[in-house]
Amino acid sequence: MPELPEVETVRRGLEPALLGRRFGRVELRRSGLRWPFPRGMRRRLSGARVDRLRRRSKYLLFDLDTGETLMAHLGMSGRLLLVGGSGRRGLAEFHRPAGVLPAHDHVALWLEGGGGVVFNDARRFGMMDLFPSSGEASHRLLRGLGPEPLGNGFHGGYLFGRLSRSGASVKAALLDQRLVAGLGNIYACESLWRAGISPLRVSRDVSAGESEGLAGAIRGVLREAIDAGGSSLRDHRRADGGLGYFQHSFSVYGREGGPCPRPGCAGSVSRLVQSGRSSFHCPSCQS
DNA sequence: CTGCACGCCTGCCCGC
DNA sequence: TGCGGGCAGGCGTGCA
Repeated sequence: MPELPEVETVRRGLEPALLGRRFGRVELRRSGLRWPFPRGMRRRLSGARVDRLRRRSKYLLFDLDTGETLMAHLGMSGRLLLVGGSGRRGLAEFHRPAGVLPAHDHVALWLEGGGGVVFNDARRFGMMDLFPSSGEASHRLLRGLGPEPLGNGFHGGYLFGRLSRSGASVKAALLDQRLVAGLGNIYACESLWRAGISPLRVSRDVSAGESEGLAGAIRGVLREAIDAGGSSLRDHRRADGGLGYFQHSFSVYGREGGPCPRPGCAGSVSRLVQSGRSSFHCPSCQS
């Protein structure tokens, strides 16, 4: 589910509740998610203080006072939820209706002094890792990532340079995390619509001017989505359990057959499949 | 090297 | 209602 805006929304929700706090009891209800949890994760987290909570691409990074960094990725359906309680009675102790233990609560990080964070992930495509903070630059999942789209390293000139060396479709290029980090299917579709570029265009045929427009569209749609708390289609929840609402602002994603919202465009939104993913676009105003 | 299909898992929605 | 099929926001692997 979650793309950059959803992960950033979760980060902003967790940050005030976690900074300066120490993990107490750590509950693991299974031995891993997409991959096994690292050796000794429970012991290495217990007693650790959270000094910083960062986001890189779609990864959340908790810098701990133990010199290690806890990494979490939400996969397609993962949630990190703040919960109340002391943790003494474990995951059954919740501010949730009727005391029912929700399915798919795989990890609970209880905090000293009360409250905690639960990792819930129905599809289990999410992951958690724990590694020495000094090794971040060489982490296998982080080292190849492209620039942050909202950072200084991402701009029209950079994008043009990368696109001009690629024979892939521009849609596939935007989903390539080595080119730019954090875009997923929704925001790739929305960005291309904003820029008026067809998802089928060959990357190397995108001009410098179009690249400038596309970079601006990417930044704009991501900023607006973050401001809206992300998009809640099915699974995304903020850390407090609330919904994002950027899904109401989609121009093309999931709107097949509907009118193109661009002023003066009489086209309608259509869907095509590229490398197995739906590309929603307007054939009239995206070329 | 690139680009693509596939698998991982469950839930949900649609049509019959 | 029940059931099968298709679909879903990600990402690493393996193959051509």
